Formats: sequence, structure tokens, C-alpha cells
Amino acid sequence: MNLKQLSQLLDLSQTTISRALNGYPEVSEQTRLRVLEAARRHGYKPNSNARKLATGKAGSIGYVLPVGHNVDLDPHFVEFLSGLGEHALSREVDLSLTPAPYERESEAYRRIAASRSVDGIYLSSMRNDDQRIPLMAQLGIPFLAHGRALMPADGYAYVDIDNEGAFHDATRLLLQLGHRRLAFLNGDTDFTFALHRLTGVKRAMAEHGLAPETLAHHSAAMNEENGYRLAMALFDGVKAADRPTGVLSASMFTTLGIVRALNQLGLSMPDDVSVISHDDVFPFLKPESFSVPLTTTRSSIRAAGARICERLVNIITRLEGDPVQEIWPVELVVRASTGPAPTERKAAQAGPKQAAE
Amino acid sequence: MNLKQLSQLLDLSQTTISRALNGYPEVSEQTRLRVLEAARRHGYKPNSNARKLATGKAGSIGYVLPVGHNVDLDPHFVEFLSGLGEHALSREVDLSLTPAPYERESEAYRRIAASRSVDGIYLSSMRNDDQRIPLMAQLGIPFLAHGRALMPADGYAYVDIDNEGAFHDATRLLLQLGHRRLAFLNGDTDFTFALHRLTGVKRAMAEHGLAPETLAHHSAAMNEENGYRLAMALFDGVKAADRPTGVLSASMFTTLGIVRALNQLGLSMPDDVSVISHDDVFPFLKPESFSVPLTTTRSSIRAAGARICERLVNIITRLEGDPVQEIWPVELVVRASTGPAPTERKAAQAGPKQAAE
DNA sequence: TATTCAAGCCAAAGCGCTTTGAATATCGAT
DNA sequence: ATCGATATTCAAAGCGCTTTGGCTTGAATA
Repeated sequence: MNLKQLSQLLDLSQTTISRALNGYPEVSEQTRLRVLEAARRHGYKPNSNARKLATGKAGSIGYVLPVGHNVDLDPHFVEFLSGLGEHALSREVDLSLTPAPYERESEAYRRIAASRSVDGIYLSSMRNDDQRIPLMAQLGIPFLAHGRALMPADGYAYVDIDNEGAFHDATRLLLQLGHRRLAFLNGDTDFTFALHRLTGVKRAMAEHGLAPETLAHHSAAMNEENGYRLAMALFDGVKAADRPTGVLSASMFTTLGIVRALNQLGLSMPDDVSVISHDDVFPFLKPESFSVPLTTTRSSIRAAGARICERLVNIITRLEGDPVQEIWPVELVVRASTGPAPTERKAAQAGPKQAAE
Repeated sequence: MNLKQLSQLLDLSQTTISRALNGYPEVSEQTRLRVLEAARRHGYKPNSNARKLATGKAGSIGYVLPVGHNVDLDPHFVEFLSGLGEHALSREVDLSLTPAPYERESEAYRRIAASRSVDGIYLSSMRNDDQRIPLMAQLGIPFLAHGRALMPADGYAYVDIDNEGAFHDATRLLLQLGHRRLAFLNGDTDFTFALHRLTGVKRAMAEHGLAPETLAHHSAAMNEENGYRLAMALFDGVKAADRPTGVLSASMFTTLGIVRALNQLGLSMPDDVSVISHDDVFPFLKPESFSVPLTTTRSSIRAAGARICERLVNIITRLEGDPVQEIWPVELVVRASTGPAPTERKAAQAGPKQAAE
């Protein structure tokens, strides 16, 4: 059933039907009802491609899905998607995923832009010197970044969280608890968020007079395996006086690995080691779901998804004019995985003594 | 830049340009080269909506994304998506996600079908009496299910894994190891896969002369929390003679919770309890990533994603005629989390004695 | 030399919608 | 009875592509 057939059926022009269906005022209420009813009865839905061609609107948001053998879409994405989807629902937009290998990413963006298959593009996993930002500007397609690049710091719209602040505060907590030997199992520093976090950690250390070189910093993909491997390297066979007592972890999965390593080595949390993890608020893996509930820097990636959808739609409909940079504060939630540094505790038990380190 | 402009530029008809670009033979090689070169230089890409309208092909696969407050998209989806995306890339199709709350799911499918915005639909999370199968047939849109429904068992195309066989084999292993008190922390039995698995477990038990009522079976969403909660209910404060010695777990996340509970209760794996988990092969959480490497029933959900994309494209292009039901075997991978039942071991140590139970 | 045929190109007709500009009907006010 | 305003409807022109059917060539065939 298409417009023409329906119009013949009702003995009305296509114009009137189209207007009736799309809520234009220049249609009598009686006609509109008749049209609506007939459309419903015959299950008429406008052909979306024809409509898109006629209006020039795609009614969808685009995303380039990174694929390839070394690329693992991580579980963050699914949470993000949930948030996006929730909001997209209320705005009646679809999400269009275009798979592309990382090497041919820009080609994919160009194709999407030139073929006008989407109204706007959402960017994620921002890198330090992200080429996509100038590209988007050049292609003249509305876009919104989740996270920011380091280099072209301004002039484009993004939603990000305060990664630096979060890890600054987390580090400060460890320092306040007396920890002096810190480790940071960071994500891949090709990504800006990882660099921001590192900056936060170092800033807090500097504020407490600690040399940045004393930080054991490791950068790797955020998964269980790497968490375990790096934690083992940090703790296994290292004598107590030399090993870190405070560990910062970039993701819940990394933390899963850290905890396994600690368990295996018979080190306890927080007595031997305090751990603070970043938590993107996964419903399937919560900080309470650890043998010792984790102290975390918490920021819902799902909420970010919803917000990004909202803003991207606004950008597309030109409700949002000048590019807005939005940075969300991150909450530090103290649970049981953090405690006084071992030396501190010992000192406290033994009575006044020299300060640690 | 559109077709018309390009055609004027080259002083050729739109027809010829279109043919040259789409690889039709009735264009001289020389002309084709000229067209290709000009298109590249001016960055011409056909408007995808116009092309879709003209051809009636959408060049994309549709998926209805379940959203809502009680619906958590789980990490399985992201793995599945990776597989799908990898294959989609080679076939040059996009993936179109339409968010919809579960209650208004069928409306979403109807809209997608009527508006012809996609060429085919992929269905997942199949339920026992899944309404979508008759709906799809009624709407006359090509589709492929990941998993199957219980009721209309035939007449539609699906890719599924042999859940029954997998859990049968896993159960048999436990029984062969002498376990007699079994527990199964299953997924939500609204879903067919969960029912199939239960059937597998019971069949193996029957084969070994065990009454199905002796199985401690619990059905819940597959996450860490439920794994922990149910395992605690099973083991906490229950005397050794009464508690299960063999546990089957529906997912790695559930298992994460089970392991936490066992650790907390001081029960060891596999000495006190043997555990077999289903493993969908997540790159971010592997069976080796447990304090005791897990025995698993393994089936890559990513591979299923790739295969489903492949077959769906075949169905769309009518390369695949009659609906094919494809059921993948599942591998049982024995690692360290399974061992002889405690009573068996004791009996073996103490010399010949009566058989367990 | 006349005929046939393939190669290469084109004009125009859709695809199914939205939207412009114009036509008609209605009605109170003149 | 006339006019302008208002409400309602319509025919037709796109949107940018693909595809049908036909038109020229020039070479091969008879």
C-alpha cells in the first residue's frame, strides 16, 4: 500500500493525505480522522526511503563501527548504546552502524557524509590527535564527540567526563591514606581519556610532593588479562617494601584481573593494597560484586549515551547553535577496597614514629 | 555534487555515468575511466536515499534494539555485533538499529517492514513462544533468527547452537566424575536457550538414573549479582552432605558471582565444588581469567554474528531458498574447575567402599 | 553494396514521497 | 449581490537515482 493507492481509495489527493498524516493544519479535522483511520486499517506507512529523499532528512544517527581482527568492541559500547537507544526512542531516530576497519575509517566517514544516509554522526574513542574532527568539519556534517581530542581542543561539540579530576581525586585519596608507592594500570594512551587520567594522577602526586617518576604507570587495553598480567608484574616476587600499596585501575575489567592477581599472591585488599577502579556503571558487573567492594570513580556511560543522543538531535535540528563543550564531574565512591597504607597502619599501631617513606 | 551536475561536467548522460559507476558492461572502458576519475576527484557519491528509492534495496540489515528500564542490553550483544560487523563490511551492508520498548516491539517491526527501511531483519533473544516469527511471516520480510522459538519449531531460518547437547555433555562429565548433587544456575527460562539447556541437563541425569527433582535449578538474568546470590543460597550455612558438588552456570558473568561466593565461603574449586560454565568467548573475560581456570562449554557468539550476517544477506539476495535450520555443536573444554566428587575422592583414598549416594 | 549486429550512448519514465502554488468552496461583511 | 478573507483541497514539480527502450555508429557479414 502506497500513497497513491491510499489516495485513490479515499478519493483524496496525495497532498491531502500526506498533510493529514504529518499533522499539518490545513486539513479539516474530519478528513484527517478519515485518513488516519484508513491508514491504520490498511497498515499504510510511508516508504521511508521516499520520504528521506523528498525531505532530505534521514531520521537517523550514524556511527562508524570499528571492526577488524585486533579491534574488540568492548562492553562499554553496549551500555552506551542502551542509553543512546533510550533517548533515540523518544526522538524517533534510528541508529545506523557502518562497519569499517580502522585503517579505512575516514573513507567510511566520507561515504556516509556524501551519501547523506544519516543526519549526524556520533564519534567515540577519541584519540589525542584525532583526525576525525577536522574531517567532520571539512565534510560539513553535524557531529558530536564522546570524549575529546587533545589537539584541536576547541571549536567542536563534545560530551566528556572529567577524567583528570576523577583520577586526581582518587589519587589524592590514596595519598591522604598515606600511600606513597602508587601504580596506575591505565588504558591505551593513544586515547585522550587515558592521558587526562594520567595528568590527574600526576597532578595529585605533585601536590603531595611526590616525583612523577615514582608512579608505576602501565598502559594497555582494559581487560581482565592485562589487569592480571600487569598486577603480577607489579607484585609477584617483589618484596613488600618495594611494591605499590595503592593501585589505580582504569576499568572494572582491569580490576577483575588485579583482584585475581592479589588473591593468588595472598595479598589482601585493603590491608596490603588499596585499589580504586574507574566504574562506568555496568549493570552486569558492579563494584559491590567483588569480594571486597571497590572504591570507584563512578560515571554512568549509559547516561552519557542518552545525553549524546539528545544533544546530537539538537545539533541536527539546529536547536544547539555554537558547539558546546560539556564536561561531567565524576563521583568518587569510597567502599572497602581502600584503607590506610600498610606502613601508616603499622605506625599507628606501634605509636608515634617517623612518617612513611 | 549530484549525478546531474557530474553528467553536465562530463558532457555525458546520467545513464552512462550511473552505468559506469555501477560496473555495467555497456560502457566503453575509456569512458568508464573518465567517469571514475571525475567522480573521485569531485568526491561524488550517489545519494543513498535516492538510490534506495530507485532500487528498492536498503542496503542494510535491521535490528530492533530492546530498551527500557528493566531491559539491559548485555555484553553478548557487543560481541555478536563485532562478528556481524566484520561480515557486513565485506558485503557492504549497514546495520540499522531501531530502539523499541519490549511492549511495543511488534509495532516497531511493523513500521520497519512497512517503511522498507531495511532489506532483512535479524532476530535475537528468542523466546519459547516467540510472537515475532508469525509476525515476520505475515509482514513478508526476510529474516533470520539467532536461536529458535519452542513452538513454531520449523518453517523459518535460524542459526542456533546445540544448547541441549552442550549442557547434556557438561552434566554427563559431572556425573562421570561422581557428582550426584547438581545445581544449575540457568538463564531466564522465558528464553528458549535456557529451556534447551535444562532439557540437556535433565536428559543426562536421567541417563544416569538420577531423578530430575534432585537438580537444584534456578533461573535468573545472567549477571554477577545473581550468580553470587544464588550460589550463596545454595551453599551458605548448608552442611556439606546436603550441598551440591557440581554446578552448571549459564554464563561467565554468573560464574563470576559463583566463584565469589565460593571464595567467601572458603569452598574450593574443584575440591569442594566442580563448576562448568558456558562461555560465549568474550575477549574481555576468558575462562583462563579465573583463579581456577574454568571448564566450559564453548561457542563463539562472535562467529555466530558473522555467520548470521552472511546468511541473512544470502536470504535477502535469494541465494538461500528454503529456510535452513542450522545448529552448531558446542565444544566442552575441560580445564581445572572440574574434578572428582568429594565423596568419590575420599572413597578412593580410603580404599574400596560403597559407591557414593 | 546492402544487411546485420554489437557496442556505446541517451532521453525519459519511474521509485514514493513532500511541498509549492493555485484553485475552489465557504462565509461573514459590505 | 459583491468582496475579501479563510478554510480546504488539488495538480504538478521536484528529491537524485536506476533502468527501460531506443537511437547511432561502425564493423562484420552476405
